[in-house]
Amino acid sequence: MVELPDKSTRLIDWYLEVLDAAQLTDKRYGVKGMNVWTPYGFQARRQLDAVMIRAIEATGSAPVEFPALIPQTEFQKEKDHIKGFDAQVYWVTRGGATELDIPLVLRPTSETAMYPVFALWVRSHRDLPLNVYQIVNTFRYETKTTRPFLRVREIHFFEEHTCQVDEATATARVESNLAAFGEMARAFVLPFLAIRRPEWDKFPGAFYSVALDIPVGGARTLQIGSIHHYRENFSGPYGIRYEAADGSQKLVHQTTFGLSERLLGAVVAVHGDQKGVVFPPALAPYQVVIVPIPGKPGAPDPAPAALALADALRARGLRVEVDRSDERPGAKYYRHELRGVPLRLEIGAREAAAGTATAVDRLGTKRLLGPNDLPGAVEAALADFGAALRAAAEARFAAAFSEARSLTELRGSTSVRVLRWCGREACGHEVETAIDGALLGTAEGPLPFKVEGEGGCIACGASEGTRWALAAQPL
RNA sequence: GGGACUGUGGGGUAGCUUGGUCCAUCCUUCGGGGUUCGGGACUCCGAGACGCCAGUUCAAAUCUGGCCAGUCCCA
Repeated sequence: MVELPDKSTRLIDWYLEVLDAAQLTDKRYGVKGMNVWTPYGFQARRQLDAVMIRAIEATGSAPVEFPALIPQTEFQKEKDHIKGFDAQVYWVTRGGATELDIPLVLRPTSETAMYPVFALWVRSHRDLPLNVYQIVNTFRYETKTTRPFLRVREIHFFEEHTCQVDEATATARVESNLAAFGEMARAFVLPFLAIRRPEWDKFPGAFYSVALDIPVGGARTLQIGSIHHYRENFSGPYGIRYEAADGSQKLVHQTTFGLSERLLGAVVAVHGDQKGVVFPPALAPYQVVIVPIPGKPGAPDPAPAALALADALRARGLRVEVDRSDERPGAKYYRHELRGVPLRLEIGAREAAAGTATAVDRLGTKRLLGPNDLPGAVEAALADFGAALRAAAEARFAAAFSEARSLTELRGSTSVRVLRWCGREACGHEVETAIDGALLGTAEGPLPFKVEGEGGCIACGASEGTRWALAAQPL
């Protein structure tokens, strides 16, 4: 019997317990920030990867895989980059008993692994654009408290790296990545905001960084991904240049796009409730669970009908489990709800005889399906669940923001704040002190709600060049 | 990076102050049997732990030190 902590008041406790109870991860491995992918968690991750792969490949990106170890000499070529990661890289300094002449870095991200090779691959404008991605594990020596999926030391990392002919094309790639992420977020049912980070918070080595943030209750936000424009910051040091059509030699402009299993944590945190995880259909390890209900001794066995329906649904491409374990139906309901299964079908003697199924989705909507085109009705019920989940998520998203017009208003914020900012760092830090959090940056797209007028900077009052910005307490 | 706290079966806990009553308590879980099965069943039998390494002592879950792991606060 599982009693989860109250999600609204104890989000982190709730999160840790629900991951454990739903068996999405096993955090008893014994190395800080490194957890075990359980069978159920791995299946969820596989769906996550599938969504990412489909969306990014649709934009003309090709999968590659680079080695995990990077020579110190390559790692150090871009100054800001190494400064940014210096404190959190793992070093490999010995092979057996032999000290290595050139120590190796266990990749915290793969710019410095890929770019020396990109310099070999890119020679002509005809080689461009170069759009490649990989999904690999990367390593960062986190000193803060680690949490499964949200902050780990071994990261399941999606990273796209591209080379473009010029700055404008690279900017267009950033836009294309944003659109691709929009596709992914639709599948995860995660309403998000694209926010251009302030100068002091951009990726080490980037020209600018666009973060993908979601609200997660109160003033808290979670960054679930990022897209960076590097301009020539890396292509210079790594010598990635090409011969243009006019015969001149030019440096490429680069972009990257990074995501991780943090998305899985975000899905759990955003959709989960007091009963446990709620998976959107695209991510659920199994989308439908069929529970046959035996009935009195001597009654007809509903198992054959359940198995036949499972086959019919699988033929339509659905992921289906039939739970024939030796438990009472109620116990099964609780367990599958805890694990976030979108749709449960109950088949007892009545349904088996009538060719129907009683369907209950994870939001509690109950109805009788069939007997006409039962598999089709199941698909429809699953689609309805997805729509209801989206409506609920979008309503919470819309309610997560509020405007702030003065620094004092920021104190004790209970929602993510939207405010006018002049762009100066000093003013930004005043905002951060007031909200006891971070100035996330300026919105890339439309704001999450309608705003009135365009007053001066919240900190200094200047009206010149102010823009809408967001402030929050990042998790 | 600096500080504080914590570590008992798979999970959660009692015991620790004042060493012996502890081959360690209770709930849950797990294995086997029986009766059950439309929202967390009952019953019988069984399994499973003092983070690691040293030290103090006649005697250590309990005291001391180091290490490992975890949590929280500060930079």
